[in-house]
Amino acid sequence: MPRRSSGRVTLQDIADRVGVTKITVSRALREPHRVSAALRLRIEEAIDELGYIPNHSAGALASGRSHSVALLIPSLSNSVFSEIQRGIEEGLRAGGYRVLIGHTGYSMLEEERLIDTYLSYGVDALILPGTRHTEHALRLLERARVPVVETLELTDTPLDINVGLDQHAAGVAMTQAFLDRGYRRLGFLGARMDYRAQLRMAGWETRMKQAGLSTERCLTTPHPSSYRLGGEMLASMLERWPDLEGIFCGNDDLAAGALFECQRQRLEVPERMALAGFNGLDITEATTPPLATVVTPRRRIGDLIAVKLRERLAGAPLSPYREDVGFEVQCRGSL
Amino acid sequence: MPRRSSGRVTLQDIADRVGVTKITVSRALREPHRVSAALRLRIEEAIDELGYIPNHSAGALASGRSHSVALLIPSLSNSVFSEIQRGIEEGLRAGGYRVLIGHTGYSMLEEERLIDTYLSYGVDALILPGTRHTEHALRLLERARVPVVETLELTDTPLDINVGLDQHAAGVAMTQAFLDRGYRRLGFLGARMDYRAQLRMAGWETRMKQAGLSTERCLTTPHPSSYRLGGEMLASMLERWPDLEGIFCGNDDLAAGALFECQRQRLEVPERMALAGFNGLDITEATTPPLATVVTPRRRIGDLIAVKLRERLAGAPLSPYREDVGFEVQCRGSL
DNA sequence: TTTGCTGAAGTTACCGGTAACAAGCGAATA
DNA sequence: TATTCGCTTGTTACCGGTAACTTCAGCAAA
Repeated sequence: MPRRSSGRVTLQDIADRVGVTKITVSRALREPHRVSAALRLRIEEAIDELGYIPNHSAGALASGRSHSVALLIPSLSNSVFSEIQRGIEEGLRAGGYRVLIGHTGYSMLEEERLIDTYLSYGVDALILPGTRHTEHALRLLERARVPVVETLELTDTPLDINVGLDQHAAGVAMTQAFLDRGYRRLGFLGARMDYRAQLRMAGWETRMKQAGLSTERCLTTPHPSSYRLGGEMLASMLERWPDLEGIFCGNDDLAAGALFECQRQRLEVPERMALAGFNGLDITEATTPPLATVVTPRRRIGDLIAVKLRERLAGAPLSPYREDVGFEVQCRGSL
Repeated sequence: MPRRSSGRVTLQDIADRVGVTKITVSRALREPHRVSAALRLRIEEAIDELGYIPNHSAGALASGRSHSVALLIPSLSNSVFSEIQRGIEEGLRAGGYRVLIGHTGYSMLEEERLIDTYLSYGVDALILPGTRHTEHALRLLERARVPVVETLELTDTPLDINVGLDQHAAGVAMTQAFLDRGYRRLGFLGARMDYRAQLRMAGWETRMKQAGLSTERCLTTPHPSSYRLGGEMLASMLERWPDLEGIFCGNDDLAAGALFECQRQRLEVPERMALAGFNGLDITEATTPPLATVVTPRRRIGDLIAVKLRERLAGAPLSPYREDVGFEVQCRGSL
């Protein structure tokens, strides 16, 4: 009776049962073709019978590879990330990798903590939202010598792999759509105001100034975005600037909330008030009228990340890679 | 030069630097009070200087504890789960545990796979959505001898800890609210139709039959729920049963989609069509009119799970525990 | 002075796998 | 017939920590 064994079934138990050594059982699991068919069968039977579950920690420790990848996302309640996540997960699962999800709550400090945690889990790669990280996080990443993906935004100086879109340009493009339709007294509504939201707003400002229009009709809050907030903020703006003709909302939640508030106040959309959101969530197609928005190719981002990461994990050289997946302005009924 | 070392900084490196053995460094990290203050300080300096990151696999292997808990959720895009998740995460983090998230896509088979995976990761506990599991999953859980939480639903035969609410009773209660307001020709709209959705629908049927009313006005689909689907399904129902007075939707997404469709068709809500959803998501308060719904105490579920789990992990005996967190019918403007 | 105790650090063995190399053996080749 | 090759299985050492027990110094009590 060993002193400290956990009582669980181990490779050795299987090996004893079959009458081989544990390395052979290990092979039967990882490289089946290297074990004779008959033996493999007996091993599989024993595994089934005894209910063996591999100890991932032991395997990771011995091999130095964990076959898992960490995906950090800013928010679990924001469905923007779920499609990206799906693409990544499906793409990586096919390569035998598991995806571990962590959520940063839009905090760089929490991101840093998670990077630390997941590096100690020995993940084979890290996928991070955004391109800005704390000093300490950068040091951790550098030392870890592990593939890193930065996504959602674009940067000229990617750490490694960068797949995203130009948030500023998207802000400009949506503003352009307003201008094309003759709207002039435009406002901007933003919540949370993480770096990407700031870029979108900057895009709006840029285009407005370029057109010689005022950018004073602008309201932002550090609070998380929500439908309710969109409504409340629209109401505040209308009180302060009753002459508003249209509002570009930093994301779809706010835009939908704003639409609901317009309905409450019986303001015709888009005749009395034009609205647009950002991201192209499901809800923008469903409302009455449907909401104008900037559709981001989130599924494609996820797929691309998976492909690139698998290349890197399979041994492709570590040369920085940057891909702009673009965006699409869709005007729909609210603009 | 060792043959296979990973090149990363290890406890031994720190120990060498400070001039002690690695067990002392290990203690300085896990049980600081057992190491003299002066030495502790030097160790901390060395850790900082060399950039040591503990190897979680090695620790888990040696100690048999991973300090992590797996949380399986059916869907990442459904914000129903994000509040539960938040409660669990905050509650467990305080106890030094990390939460690993897996998503089942409402599939019992995928749940089984994830249970297997996370057991091989050596999680100290598992949190599962629902109370129904595959045979194989049950065997895995039994053998693992690890605390298990089943949530969202209630069961008379919990595996271990069960925190949830009576979905059938909630369906009955919402139906009752329709009846109280004089609606009689009621329909039910359901998507995905996982087990909990079925229970809610059964609640509707039960109450309707009890009142001697027809349950034929019922439309369900196995597809995932979405706003768009809610609108489409409402349109189908209206075509087939133009005399409909109200619809109980199996969840808030469908209800919101149905509301948008009513707006499109210029049907007054609730005068011409009463609507209700389920869960009490943010959006139900924001729409015009706000949507009636059954509010489920999701944050409380998460908090409770964390509390109970920490007790169990701290050594509380394994006696089955069951807690009904209840629900609240809120009628709001759409009913 | 001796004994016992306490706190701090060390020794040893072990967790459960995998890498790298070695060995055995029958079939194919020279 | 001897050599080589390929396939299968085994041996050994090691991954990076932690549990449990041991040692040792310093000090209080006897």
